[in-house]
Amino acid sequence: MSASLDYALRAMVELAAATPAGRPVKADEIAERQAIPARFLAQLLAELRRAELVSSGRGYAGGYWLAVPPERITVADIARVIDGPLADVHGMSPEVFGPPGVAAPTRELWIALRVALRSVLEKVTIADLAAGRLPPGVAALLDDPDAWIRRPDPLATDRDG
Amino acid sequence: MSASLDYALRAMVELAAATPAGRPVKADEIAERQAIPARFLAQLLAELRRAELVSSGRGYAGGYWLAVPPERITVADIARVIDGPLADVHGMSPEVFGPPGVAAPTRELWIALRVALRSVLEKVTIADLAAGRLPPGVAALLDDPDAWIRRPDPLATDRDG
DNA sequence: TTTATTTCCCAGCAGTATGGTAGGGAAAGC
DNA sequence: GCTTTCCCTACCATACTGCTGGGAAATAAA
Repeated sequence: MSASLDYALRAMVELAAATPAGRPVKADEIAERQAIPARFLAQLLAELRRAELVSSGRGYAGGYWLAVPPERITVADIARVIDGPLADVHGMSPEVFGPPGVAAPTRELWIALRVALRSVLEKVTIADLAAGRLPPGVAALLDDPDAWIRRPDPLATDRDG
Repeated sequence: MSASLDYALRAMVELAAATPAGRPVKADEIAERQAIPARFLAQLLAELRRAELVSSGRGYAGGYWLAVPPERITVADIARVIDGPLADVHGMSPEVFGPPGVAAPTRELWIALRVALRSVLEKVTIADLAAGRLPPGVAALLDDPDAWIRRPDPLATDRDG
């Protein structure tokens, strides 16, 4: 996932964790606490505001706050605002895309992949993250110790030396 | 997912579906049947060859064929060769990345997301796709009719008119 | 009413990735 | 020797990524 999405997500968690709830939090405050470039974060927050996930006020007591209760904002909502659709192929959604001939079943593959993505991103809310937990169905994915080890790179091509 | 991955995957399915099994298939033949730009496909096939997923031979009866039985090549293998690691954040794998402060639990989120991706991409083989089926666990994801409908775009920003 | 603070908006910008094209070899077979 | 086919490197246009800068507008304290 993109760096922008990571930044935006962490900023939203900061807003959800602010006390008292709904208090305006300054962009610079988030930027410092999360080690995010300040001006860049402001752009991301502006996108989130246009998508009506956060509200903002200027001036002395200004800042950003959640426009919606954190239990109702999922990671997928943020991802769609920042990165666009979850699982596009050739810039179209997978059910529109029709691969020719013998490769036709790859279409079902992309649909299934989108379901898998949704099963995580649409289940986890900002409130979950701010509370330091994941919903049971998602947390169960972490029980397998294999989840925590990365796969070896298949073969060092030109990509990474 | 990227256009390159889609092209490479479809090319691999063509190779797996070639009869008799193991017959060399010319790049131009694949390109025409799958409507892929020919010279671009050749580059992708070269990457797959360097990763030792396919073999090649030149000359009159030349072409490409699978270097490994199709049951042992998963979509994840191809994705890692063409697009690099499945779920990097800030160019590092999610278990290495440590978000600060209250956003620390986002790390577990990315790990869970990687598990979800693997649960599809590492389970589906080229042989499955060439046979026009998906393994049971993945095919089950398609039973929900919700899988086939796309989510509305959250709000039309500058991104897509 | 001035002034400090803070968001808002837009423009630009270097670096890199993406998707694709082109040219000139080099090996295998006829 | 000639065709066919893969091999390699470079190139190109566009777009995206991550980030910086210059204001202008709103809010509230002084």
